[in-house]
Amino acid sequence: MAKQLKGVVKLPESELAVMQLIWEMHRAGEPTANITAGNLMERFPDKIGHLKLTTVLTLISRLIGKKFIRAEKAGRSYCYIPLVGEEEYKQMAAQDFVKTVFKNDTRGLISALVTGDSLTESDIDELMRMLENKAGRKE
Amino acid sequence: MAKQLKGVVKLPESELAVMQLIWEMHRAGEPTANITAGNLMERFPDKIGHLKLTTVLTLISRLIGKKFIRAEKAGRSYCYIPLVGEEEYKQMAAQDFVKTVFKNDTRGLISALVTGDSLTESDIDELMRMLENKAGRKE
DNA sequence: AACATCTATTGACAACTGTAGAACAAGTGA
DNA sequence: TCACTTGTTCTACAGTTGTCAATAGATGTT
Repeated sequence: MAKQLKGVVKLPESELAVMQLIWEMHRAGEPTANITAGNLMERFPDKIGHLKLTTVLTLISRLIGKKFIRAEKAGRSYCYIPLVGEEEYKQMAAQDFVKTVFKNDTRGLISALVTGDSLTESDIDELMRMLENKAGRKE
Repeated sequence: MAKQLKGVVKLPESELAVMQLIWEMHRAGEPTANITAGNLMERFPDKIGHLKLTTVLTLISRLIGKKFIRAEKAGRSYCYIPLVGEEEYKQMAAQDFVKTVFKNDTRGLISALVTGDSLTESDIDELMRMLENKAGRKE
């Protein structure tokens, strides 16, 4: 049986890595035309500098195939425009993760995250405010 | 370049599904000897009932290869014993997820989870207690 | 012993991932 | 115009994952 002809959800790590850079340049308000494969590599050597340009282009073409971005001719080359938003994706991915790994035990996951350290005082404050808010809105 | 010679981290979904059932039977205090492929299928038809026995056995053998479980001769067949704990795994997976998808923005992830609903009043209470505790222990 | 049952091991195969060489297309400076 | 540079597409290939069929091993049954 075929694996999944579904509406595409999770991106494999390497594609996600590239996608994140595209989102990042967009967020940074870069002129759309600047978002080319070469620029991505130049801008984020620490993230994808270890890959060959053709590799990055392969990943990009797979992202296009999955409808995560589209290419637009821009002068001598193409620039890439996100079709799926970063927040939207993260939200989906989080739901998927909590479902498959934590069997929908959202609380368990949050608890694991909190336990696993890495939260600052102000993160904690912020989260408590968020929870209070949520609790309030509920009843 | 090889993908990962690391200390084994993420399991693919199908293997994880089986692993979760093994953990579950253990947690339920089943006699170890009962944890056989056939029993797993019988016990959790909704989870892996759609797979053929050989498929489940393939997944099991991959889990053995990855050192997530070990097989022990038990009468006519084998039973499988977890070598990696469920909590331990979930903790790792959560760390990995927050890192790759949320670029270590733990707060962002928690916030996405909280926003994405599915938390009950008591979950919220519990989490707030947890955070308070965490905050307290910090200073 | 021979058979019916389970269980387990092997081999397979297609789709998906990670990574890249080769070849091609389109400007660019000489 | 022509070689050169840069960006793109094609092809490739090994390793992973999802699923099994075929086959072999072990046990209980007749």
